[in-house]
Amino acid sequence: MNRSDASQTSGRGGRIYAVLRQAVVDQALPPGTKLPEDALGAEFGVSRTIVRAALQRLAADGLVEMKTKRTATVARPSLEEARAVFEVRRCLEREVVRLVAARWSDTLRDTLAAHIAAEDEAARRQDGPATIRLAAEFHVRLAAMAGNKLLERYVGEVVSRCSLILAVFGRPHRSECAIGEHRSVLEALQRGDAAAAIAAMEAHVSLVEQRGVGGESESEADLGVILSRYLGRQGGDA
Amino acid sequence: MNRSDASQTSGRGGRIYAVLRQAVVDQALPPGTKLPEDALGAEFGVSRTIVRAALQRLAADGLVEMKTKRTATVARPSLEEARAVFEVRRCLEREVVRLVAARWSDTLRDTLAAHIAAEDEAARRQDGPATIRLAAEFHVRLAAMAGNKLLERYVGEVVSRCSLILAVFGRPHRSECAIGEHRSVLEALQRGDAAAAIAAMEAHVSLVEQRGVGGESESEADLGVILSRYLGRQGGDA
DNA sequence: GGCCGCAATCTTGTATACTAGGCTTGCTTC
DNA sequence: GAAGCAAGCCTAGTATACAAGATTGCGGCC
Repeated sequence: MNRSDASQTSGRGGRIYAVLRQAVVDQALPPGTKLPEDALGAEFGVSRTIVRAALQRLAADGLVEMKTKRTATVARPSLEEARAVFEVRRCLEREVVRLVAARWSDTLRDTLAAHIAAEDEAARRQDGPATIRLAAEFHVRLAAMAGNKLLERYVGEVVSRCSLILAVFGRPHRSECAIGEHRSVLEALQRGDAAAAIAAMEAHVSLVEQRGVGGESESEADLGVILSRYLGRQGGDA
Repeated sequence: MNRSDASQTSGRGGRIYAVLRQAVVDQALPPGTKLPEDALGAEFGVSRTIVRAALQRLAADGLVEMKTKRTATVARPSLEEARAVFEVRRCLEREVVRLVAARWSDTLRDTLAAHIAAEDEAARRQDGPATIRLAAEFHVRLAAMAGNKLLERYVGEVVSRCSLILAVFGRPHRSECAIGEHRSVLEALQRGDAAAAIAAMEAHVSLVEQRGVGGESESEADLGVILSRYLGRQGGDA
């Protein structure tokens, strides 16, 4: 229980880490955005020491790029990285479903069903950001149900990185996770059909990947997206 | 290629990280060993700032425990953590073998064969530490062949943690990785039998787990090992 | 008119100083 | 004699100071 709580290293640093991470995942901070230590420190009312630690953790998560003597930026995953992340994600989520299926219970079902209901609700409200956030959370919640802290951490990491990847390659904030696909997983689990649940999850992750990284060839996609992004919004401080 | 190089954050810090990590993996620093920032800084000729960053990275890897206001120590994984790590490891290594099988080539075969030969050689020399290190390296090397940086990083992480786990629960420095099991994987790959290769790897990892965490009940094993270790060596600076 | 080089400025990398909080140890009291 | 408590020492948490390297804009040169 302490390794996963490493998220909070120590009060303030953990807060910055959490805020920044959420901002990146929510695409409030687009890839390439500079993250100067001074500015962030001023923003949060702490010294660079703290900010630095948070940035290092984000860099370890693959959400931020830190090259030596260069201002940290929100990471801009390459297509190769994107594929790698999805590959690992498929592998991990398969395992998650396998484990959850093995310890399935009504409590789990209720929790998951409630979550999917919340997703539905957000979608009906047309609340884009909430929909995205809940969709990502679905996977993390499910991972938590597997009862394996490390697996949970890894899933959290890849899910976050997927958000970033979709920010680079995907259409901005499309309904990346079709809620129906989540429900399919739930239903298969409820039927006690582990194989079907695994298949459903695998299909779902692959669909997310296709929706995000699918149709475009690498370099032009990369360049095109970058340019369109730079045209859309340039500097913008918080 | 930059995320995995995050290992070297910046020259000096990376060095300390690497040295400490290797020391932990080699069981030169037994679990529970205190790692005071001052002392390490003096040892390496850097300030606490650098040491701190290295320790934080090690903590993120699960090799070091850092509770607030408390001296960092080499982690002492619980049995629960141990099981979690092995579970994830099985899952990841399965994927590794699957991917390597798909891109198998004579070059890969030669590299792997050479590595196993080196393992043999070390075993014949009765060089315990080298045997252990090469055994762990086998898995990391194989992971590198999968062509997925993230997967490689995760495998490196779980393999390191396994070393630590064996330090706590296993007999000290037994031949944890039977070289024959490595060879079985290689042979299955060479036959082009992906399923067999996966099965061989899975069996291998499970055997490592059993050899390490298998027979004993948690608390007594824990305590016994700790005591024997403390009797063997107490403080000892490097 | 465009390109190259230089300088000013901004940021990071690292050490260190200071603060606050644990741990130890020795004393006191029951 | 043992248990509880208190004071001092030690160590981590954080801010800050300073040095070195990058970035950028300007001016001179071709």
